[in-house]
Amino acid sequence: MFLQNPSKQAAVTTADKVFEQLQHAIVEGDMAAGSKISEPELAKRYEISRSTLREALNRLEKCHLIERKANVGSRVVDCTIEGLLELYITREALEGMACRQAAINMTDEEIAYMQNMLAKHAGDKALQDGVSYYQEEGDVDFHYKVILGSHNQQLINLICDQLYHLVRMYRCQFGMHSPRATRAFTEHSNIIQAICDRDGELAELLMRRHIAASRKNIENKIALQKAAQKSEEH
Amino acid sequence: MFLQNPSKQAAVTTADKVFEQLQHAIVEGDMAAGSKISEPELAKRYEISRSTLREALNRLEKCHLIERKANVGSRVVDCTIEGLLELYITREALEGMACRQAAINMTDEEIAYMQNMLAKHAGDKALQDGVSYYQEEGDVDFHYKVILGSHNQQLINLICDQLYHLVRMYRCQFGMHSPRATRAFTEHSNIIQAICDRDGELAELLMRRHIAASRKNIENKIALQKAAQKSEEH
DNA sequence: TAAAATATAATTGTCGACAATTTATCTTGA
DNA sequence: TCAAGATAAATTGTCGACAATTATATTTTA
Repeated sequence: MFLQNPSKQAAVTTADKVFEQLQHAIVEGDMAAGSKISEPELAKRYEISRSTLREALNRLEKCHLIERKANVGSRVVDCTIEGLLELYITREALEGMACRQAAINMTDEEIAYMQNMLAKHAGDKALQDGVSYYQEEGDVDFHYKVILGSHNQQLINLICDQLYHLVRMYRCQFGMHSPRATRAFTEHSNIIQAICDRDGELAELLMRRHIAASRKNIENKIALQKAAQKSEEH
Repeated sequence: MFLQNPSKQAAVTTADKVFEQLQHAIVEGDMAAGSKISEPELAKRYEISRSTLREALNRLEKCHLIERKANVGSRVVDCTIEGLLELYITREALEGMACRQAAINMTDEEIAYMQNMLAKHAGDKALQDGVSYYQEEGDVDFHYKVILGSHNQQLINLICDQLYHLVRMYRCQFGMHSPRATRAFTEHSNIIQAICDRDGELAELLMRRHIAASRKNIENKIALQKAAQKSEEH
């Protein structure tokens, strides 16, 4: 199959499995953002030793889902507006470049595969209904595959193996399924077209605008919220 | 003092200290790139238990200096041309954006500090002699401080705490102190000027060109090498 | 009463040993 | 002689216990 992540290998060790479980728990908010992590408690809950738990915690730290301080302990990272905006800025830089590289390095087969995927999404009932499926699963999937298309292992590692868990966490915790679905679909189509035309410069530009649009969408919401708050005070 | 990395805290635990020692050993090539790491052997050499060694190894993995495979072990990452070029691409994306953010977020004091730093470098005897000091220490320092100037913790973490160890490794192993010193100084000056003018777009453009120039420099060298090799075969 | 100092409890860091898996060596058979 | 399989050695993963540090509760003192 095309555009699979080669660096992602099946979880064989128990530390791996616990890592995946904890990852889901954090992303979906079952472990509250910002909350303290008790090693003895978690180890008991998952019925493993503290050593293997710490191994799992190290992996969580690698993808920025927890933070550790020496002799003090770990906390689940917290979800702040500032953090979300910083994440968007970072994505704009990395995914923009990944998209440019994809226009250079993707094979014709991979491009055809992407076009097929989009066509399937276009016919998807969920999209026509404006339901959240496309926005949630499909969007992540689209971005994920473009990044893999860069054929740049460094970029793939940084984004797919590290940042994207945080991205999903913010999506879950902030309940982001805005009504940008159909618009996002159009933007995705244009991006693939630029890649198909092997126009790296345009591909990067479109991807950056696409991500920046989401960021500005959030910024506007925040601004409105603040304005409403202020008028309430008076 | 201005533009210090807040996330970098002193090494308190022994795992921290061993991590720093191993980091230096890898960056400077005392531990050969691509070589296998024997946990029992290293633990004995540093006179620590395997547990704390593994803690140190986890940190090395976080900054991409070693790679681990389950049930097999760790290897020092190897330095390949492809890896170096991928690193440049990634830096172009991240540092370009960091530079744009720096133009937005740096304080006037921080900008003045950078200008002072450059002025000091300008008067530096080493630079006038075209010696490597500026290229090695000064260049890393300049880029480092611009990134800190972005005031974006996500970018700072990714670049300063992760990528830059790899950057230094490649510099050491490939012995990179090309005669771009005076030219690099001019480019740095222009970047600071754009930041001073609060021109984020130009700042990003200049930083990307600055990094791309280094990459193309390498690519040219490689091309020449390959050509020479080919003519030798005939 | 409030603040500082002390004592206690809990948590994290480190250690050595055992289990599971992989790698190397040796044996066997065609 | 070479390949395949079995055996032995070495390496990594996991465990429970102890040491060092931090957080909490208690006592003391102004």
